[in-house]
Amino acid sequence: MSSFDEMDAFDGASLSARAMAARPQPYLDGLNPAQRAAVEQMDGPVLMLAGAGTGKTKALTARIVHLMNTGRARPNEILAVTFTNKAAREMKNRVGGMLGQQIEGMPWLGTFHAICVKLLRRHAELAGLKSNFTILDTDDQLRLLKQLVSAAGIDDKRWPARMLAGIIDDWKNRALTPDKIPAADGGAYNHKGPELYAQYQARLLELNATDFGDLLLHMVTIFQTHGDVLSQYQRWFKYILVDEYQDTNVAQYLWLRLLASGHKNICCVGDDDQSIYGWRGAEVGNILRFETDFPGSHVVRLEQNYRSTPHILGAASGVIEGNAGRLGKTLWTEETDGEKVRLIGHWDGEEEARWIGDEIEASQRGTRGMAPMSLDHMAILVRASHQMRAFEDRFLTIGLPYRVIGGPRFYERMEVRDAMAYFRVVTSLDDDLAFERIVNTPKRGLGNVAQKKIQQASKENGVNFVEAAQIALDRGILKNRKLEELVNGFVRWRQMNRDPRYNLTEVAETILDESGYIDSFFIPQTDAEIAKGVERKYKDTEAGGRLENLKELVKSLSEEESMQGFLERVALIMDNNTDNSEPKVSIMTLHAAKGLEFPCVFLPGWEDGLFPSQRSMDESGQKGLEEERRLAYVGITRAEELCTISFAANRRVFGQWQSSLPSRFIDELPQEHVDVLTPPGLYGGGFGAAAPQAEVQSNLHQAASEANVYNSPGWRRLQARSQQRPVSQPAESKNTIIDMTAVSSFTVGERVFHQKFGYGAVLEIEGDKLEIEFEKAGTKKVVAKFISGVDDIPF
DNA sequence: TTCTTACTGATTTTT
DNA sequence: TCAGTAAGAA
Repeated sequence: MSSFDEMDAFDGASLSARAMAARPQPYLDGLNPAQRAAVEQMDGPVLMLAGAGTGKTKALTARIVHLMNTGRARPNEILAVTFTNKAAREMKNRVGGMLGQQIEGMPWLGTFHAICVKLLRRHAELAGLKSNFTILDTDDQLRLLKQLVSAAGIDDKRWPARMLAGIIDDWKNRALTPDKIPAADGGAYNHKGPELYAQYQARLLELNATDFGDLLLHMVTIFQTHGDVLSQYQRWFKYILVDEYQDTNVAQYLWLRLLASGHKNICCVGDDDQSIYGWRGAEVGNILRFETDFPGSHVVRLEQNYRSTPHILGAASGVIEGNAGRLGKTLWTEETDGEKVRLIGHWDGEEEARWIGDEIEASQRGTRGMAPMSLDHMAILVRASHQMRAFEDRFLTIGLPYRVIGGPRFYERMEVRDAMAYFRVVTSLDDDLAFERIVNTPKRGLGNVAQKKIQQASKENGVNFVEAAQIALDRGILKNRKLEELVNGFVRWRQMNRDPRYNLTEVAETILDESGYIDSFFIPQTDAEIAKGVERKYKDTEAGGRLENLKELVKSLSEEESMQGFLERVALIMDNNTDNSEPKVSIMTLHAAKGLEFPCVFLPGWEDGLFPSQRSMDESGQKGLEEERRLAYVGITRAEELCTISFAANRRVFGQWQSSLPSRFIDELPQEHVDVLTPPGLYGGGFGAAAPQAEVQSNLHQAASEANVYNSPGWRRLQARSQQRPVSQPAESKNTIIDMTAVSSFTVGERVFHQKFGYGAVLEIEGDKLEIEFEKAGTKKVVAKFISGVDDIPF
């Protein structure tokens, strides 16, 4: 395409552009000079280097509005990509808000994956697919790979399928199709990796299916091999915007570069210092190379921070300066006040959790002249999810409401996936993977042997598994009443699904009920019990929650147009709805915290080996360490007002006591921004001269006296800096007070249920605290508030 | 086929 | 420690 075409196209729009330019531009008013520059530099490549808390979403949305408002592009000619649905949604809302009216929407604002699905459905045949292809979840993917691995006669024990899945994923992230695997990777997975990858891809095409990686990979391949298709989109997308550019992998990078290579109007927003997904294929190099990749680009730095106090910024900057090869930014703020970052060492992990719990309760009440702070404004950010446990245990016992962010997502839960597999077969009988998943769920007495027979019948007759099962039953190859019922069920449910007299909720309820899936969560009853109307009992502690999730799933169907549309949408949306019923402290990993902010942040577990993670350093060396350091930077910059870093000298790791040294990142915190707090147990306020440290610690704990943190150079450095200021120690923590006035509604011996620990019997009652012997979790003391009698568990 | 018991091995996870 | 799996028993 010649540049004249471009000119013509632009000339055609210029009249309206001039008219549009006269429109008011209130969205520019609230921008600082840097943000404004990023918005107004519309032509050519722009790299917006946006430090933490510098208002990049604001600038990004203003840019979109500006493009439309000046008539440069219509909403459907702007391609705006994000990584998460959440970010996409927020951007959509903010653009709508800025425009003041709801325009026809932006069809091409979404995640990489959502946009690729849309494109791939249009051009599926170019990838050997039909446009109604299904998107496999990770379970399906793994099941498929396991079949291939065992067919290849590989010992799944030495070479787990999970590992192969990881390798293939990695190749896809690097935009490598099976024919392009470099020789250096040939040895992967016992030299069978490339071959199995090819088989896997072939099998996916047979199934008319893709996995997540394919969505991008197929589109990159199509763009590379079909110039006509590519140029069509190059012309259509007049402007491209990319959020979190530092997190793009090779495939995404290629995809973007192909689309932008025509007009080169691409604006990438990101922060090299916040690149924390290298292990998932993200290439910091993409953002570092931007100016070389896109010659003539404008680089705009957003450095004014609107989030944190100067001390917090100073501490974060001090740490990140340890990294080499940064693009370099200096965050600053107009704020002048604020507390220093607090640093405290603890004896062990439990003490750390106890101390943080106490601090949270104190802040909630309001201490040291500070106003009371809502629990919603506090967060604990950990390196690895197993660290959450100590906090959950502690908060459960003191009755502090918390929420865990991240963790297993709603649509990844076993029961939700099972239910969806039923729905998938109902929508498409050809979905063999879905059928395979639920054919013996609930148990129908169909083991390996029976399933092999169905597969064989399928192959011989060239039909899907459902039909194959029917054939096998007809010919007496298989004898199984329950399988008959299932096959007949699918016929019935499909009719029901097509019948306009039924709504989706009814269809879904019928499927889950008639398939026996719901029943499988209850203990089977005898006829006599049913006759007497005895209430059904849950099979295990999880059953209640699982049924609750299914109810939620069915409910969400009521807003859907069709079952197919629902499945389509859900495959790409893996959101977790967090409940906001009451204020709660948030607990999450540092990774999950990216993009969030809280007035008060706790960063526990800053010990070498844990953070920075030993494994990360072993596997990726200097690169790994730098990514860990960026993680530290992300953590600190989440805090608005108060940031508390802590570490423990001893920690139970896999059941063994282990001592460790304070994180090397602690030494990188600039002294002038840090207050070193003295742990209450060690030098307790008012004890006078502290006892010799070695003695104190051996009194506290004997187990780990050999490797003594308190004699370590790291600790001594800390002491030298310490101002020995007494810790704000809450006068009393809740757990020591027993409210004897509270009349317990429970009786000793009563069977009760607890969200986390499951079923148990009350041993003792002390006011509002109960000592309970749990069937699975042992004996624990828990606040009565978290306990319910077995009969009033909500279904 | 399915339930039980012994063993192993263990970050981070936007879609 | 504990969850998730793999081989044995009913």
